[in-house]
Amino acid sequence: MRAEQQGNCIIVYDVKDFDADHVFDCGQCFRWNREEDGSYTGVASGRSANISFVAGNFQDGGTLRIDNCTLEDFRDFWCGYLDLGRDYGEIKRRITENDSVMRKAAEFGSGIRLLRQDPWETVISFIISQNSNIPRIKKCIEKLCTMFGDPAGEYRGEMRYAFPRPEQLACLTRDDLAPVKLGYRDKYILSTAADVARDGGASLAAAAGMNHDDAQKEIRKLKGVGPKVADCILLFGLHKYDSFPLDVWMKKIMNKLYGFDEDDTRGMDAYARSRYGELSGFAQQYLYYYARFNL
DNA sequence: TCGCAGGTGGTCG
DNA sequence: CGACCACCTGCG
Repeated sequence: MRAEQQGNCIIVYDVKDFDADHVFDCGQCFRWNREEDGSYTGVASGRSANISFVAGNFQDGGTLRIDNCTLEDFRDFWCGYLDLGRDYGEIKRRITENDSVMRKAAEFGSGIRLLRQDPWETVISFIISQNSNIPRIKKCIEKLCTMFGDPAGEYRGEMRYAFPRPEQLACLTRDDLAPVKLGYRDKYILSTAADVARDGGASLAAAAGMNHDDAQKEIRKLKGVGPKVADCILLFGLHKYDSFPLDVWMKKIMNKLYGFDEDDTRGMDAYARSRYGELSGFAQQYLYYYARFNL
């Protein structure tokens, strides 16, 4: 992998297993929007950018273009955020071994990568996601950022905003949040923001160092965080790859492809975590993406 | 109009 | 501990 600066953007060569649609539209993130040219524009950790990928040959992968980015930004942040240091080919080899179903799913979503997102942002984002749908979730989050987040500069003619910090939400009232249209989730957001602001994110950081079950138990102390949201936070925000979030789509696809009863989440979780272990999260993403486009 | 959408908290047996 | 069910809001 080789990166070089060209004007206001970074070109990364020889990037393998990357497909912008797979990465930004596989349900893990909510602040990236597809442009007409197939690139994605978004904000992560207060940095706005436009990301596009041009597939090259099979051996060397392709070329990744990150606009509005310096070499320093790339090294300090985007390289890690986009998880470019990980060999997804090896991951796919391991989870598809003797598993024709997984092979099919991994082939379908072959360019998926797990973004290394901010813990706090994933906590709030996935609390908002409960019992809702993606367009609405994205609207809520964007509104939350424009109303309460710090301005993060103008990009492509639009002012961009960082995700609000815990203390920026903890001081609000339900009336303040009303324009965001969070519905009944507003009280969960306020309670969770107060908790995280109080300990400065220490409990989140602590959870990152625990085993899966203890970490889940810790995260679930937050209001509005049940088993599904907790696993999303663990996987997407705390980068605990042995998590296997089970939402309605996963339940459907696990039923269809592996024959589990749709309400047997215990069984599915036990199966996935024993079979895929530290790679459960990757397996989940391939299956989820496959389900979204094949059910 | 009404059910449903990336679930969860509260309540009850 | 497991099985219900109400819940904000927007959309078809």
